[in-house]
Amino acid sequence: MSAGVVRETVLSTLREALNDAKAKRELNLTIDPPLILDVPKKESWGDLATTLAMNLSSSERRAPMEIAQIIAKCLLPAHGDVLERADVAPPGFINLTVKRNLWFRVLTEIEAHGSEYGSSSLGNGQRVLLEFVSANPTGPLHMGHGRGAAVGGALANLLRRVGYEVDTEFYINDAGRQVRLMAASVTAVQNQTPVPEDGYRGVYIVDLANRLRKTQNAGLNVGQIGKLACEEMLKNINIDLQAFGLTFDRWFSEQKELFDSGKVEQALKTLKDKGLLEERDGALWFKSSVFGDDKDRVVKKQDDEFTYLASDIAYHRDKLERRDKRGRGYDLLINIWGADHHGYIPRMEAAVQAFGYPKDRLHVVLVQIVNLLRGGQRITMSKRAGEMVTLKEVIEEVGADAAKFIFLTRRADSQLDFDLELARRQSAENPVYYVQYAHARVASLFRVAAERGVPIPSTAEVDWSVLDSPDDLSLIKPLADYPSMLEASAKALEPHRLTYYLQDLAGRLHTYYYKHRILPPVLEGELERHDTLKPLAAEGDQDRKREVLTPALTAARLCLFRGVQTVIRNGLEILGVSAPERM
RNA sequence: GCGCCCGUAGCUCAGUUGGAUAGAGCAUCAGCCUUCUAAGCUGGUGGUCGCAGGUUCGAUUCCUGCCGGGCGCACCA
Repeated sequence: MSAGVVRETVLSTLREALNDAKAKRELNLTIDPPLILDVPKKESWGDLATTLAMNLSSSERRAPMEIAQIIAKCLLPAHGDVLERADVAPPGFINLTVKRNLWFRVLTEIEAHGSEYGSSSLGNGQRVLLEFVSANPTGPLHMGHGRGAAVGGALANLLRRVGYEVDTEFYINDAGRQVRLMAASVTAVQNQTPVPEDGYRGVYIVDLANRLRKTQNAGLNVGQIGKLACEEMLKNINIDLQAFGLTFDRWFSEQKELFDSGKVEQALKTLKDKGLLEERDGALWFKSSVFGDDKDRVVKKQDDEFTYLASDIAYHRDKLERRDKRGRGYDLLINIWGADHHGYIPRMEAAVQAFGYPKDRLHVVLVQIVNLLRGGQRITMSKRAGEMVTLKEVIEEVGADAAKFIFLTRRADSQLDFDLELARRQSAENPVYYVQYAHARVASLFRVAAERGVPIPSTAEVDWSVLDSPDDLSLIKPLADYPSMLEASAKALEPHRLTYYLQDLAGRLHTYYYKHRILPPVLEGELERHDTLKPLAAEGDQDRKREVLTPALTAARLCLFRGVQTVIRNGLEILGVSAPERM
């Protein structure tokens, strides 16, 4: 049931209808067409739609409308328990209206699977290494890292949910120039000498210098000081990440696991053996242009130092190479990078291919910059002067939930305006609370139900026939769509789709809640008063038939709300956002 | 100059891999608390999907060329 009960059921019905049509020789069906069910743009057209007939028209050499008629004809009679109607609309759509009873099975499904609802086997247990944040240990995490962290965390949860085996990893860039620079900066502060021109500044360096005070005059060399400084910075980074609700499965040290282990040398040797390494102008070049990169890239400089690319080549090889070759054997690599690194992708893909893997074993998700605002005013940041708004400060001001959710309100690849004042505001303008409030509202409803002694039913004892309004279906349909939405979102590596989905679902719940009463009133006559007091401008019919709230209706609506609550909770969990019981 | 990303309502952005009469939030205007939580709901206004071609039954989506914005083009990371 990876795409959800309704879709799976309709799909198999559709499949049978096609077989039927083929058996009766009404269609040739020389090829297996992919069966895709869309949600029609207009609700009145039906519940699900397929463009199958239009896609078949060229291979069948017939008009789409004719094919649609044939399929619709085969679809209906034999499967009256699944479909209510199968309509054909020009230029060849087949609109399907599902039997009402089928929808309610979604609620049974949700009840049965609970926090697992939405899971699927799309990933087939493939092992994924998701590498993200990977901030240089030379400074605190800032907003950009926060966005990467939010996207990465959500992506990890999302991929796990649809059947991938995911390991998350923080790559520690602890070898090379910038670490030496940090050591020099720290030492300079300690000795009250000027910080090097391109060194690091800011309060955190002073702070770091003080914490490392005991190392002063201890006769340590630059490398040792750098190592200690890195460790300190990583400690802080880890604390910030934990405050953000994120833990990594592994922290991978460039120095230790790539250089000290000799894997950089080995990787380069392999490239050399394959003739993909070349000495030119006193430097060593990786012939990445063989695999479509613009030009070749230096891996070892004239001064005998390795470039960043050298260790990155070794790193990606280590992730991909099977265990019997001393690698880790991941099926799929996903890296989350700042968008300003996009020019780096072709050479990384070249590296992957150089070791004999197809380039689609590596996916790079680019995350655009975050513009920090306060009340609509841009907050300017200068990295040079060390004036950065840190992730830590933002979490302290707006909370991890709001920060994460807002980071995920746009696709990763587009720039994001993050308004601190808006993020802190606890109102409708803040989408986090909008969604969380829907969850809390249902929780509250169940609390009140318990207090009043209203029985909490399970789906097995509910008479669904009382849920006979369009409003019921407008709440159930998105629940049925949840699994396929997750799959699509995972396939595209786009967790923001889930954010949009949740906002829509929460909105539907709020609407329903205002339109319909769930629990019986405490006082005699309260319900009548309630109804007369609420003009329904939307419907425009003041003489709308007053609902009679029977115990059966209460039971059914409670189950419906329980289903919505479960899906909101499951979705928020993937985003890494809490689902509060009360607000 | 070359490469990548983007251009959709006043603003910020979605748009289910090419489908039907293009959506949401904010802003704005007009309403709704004697309620199971107003952190909420209802309605209105608002569009040449940057422009011009092309591909086909059909294009916001794919291709080409312009215009406009962002980023990258290191023996930096």
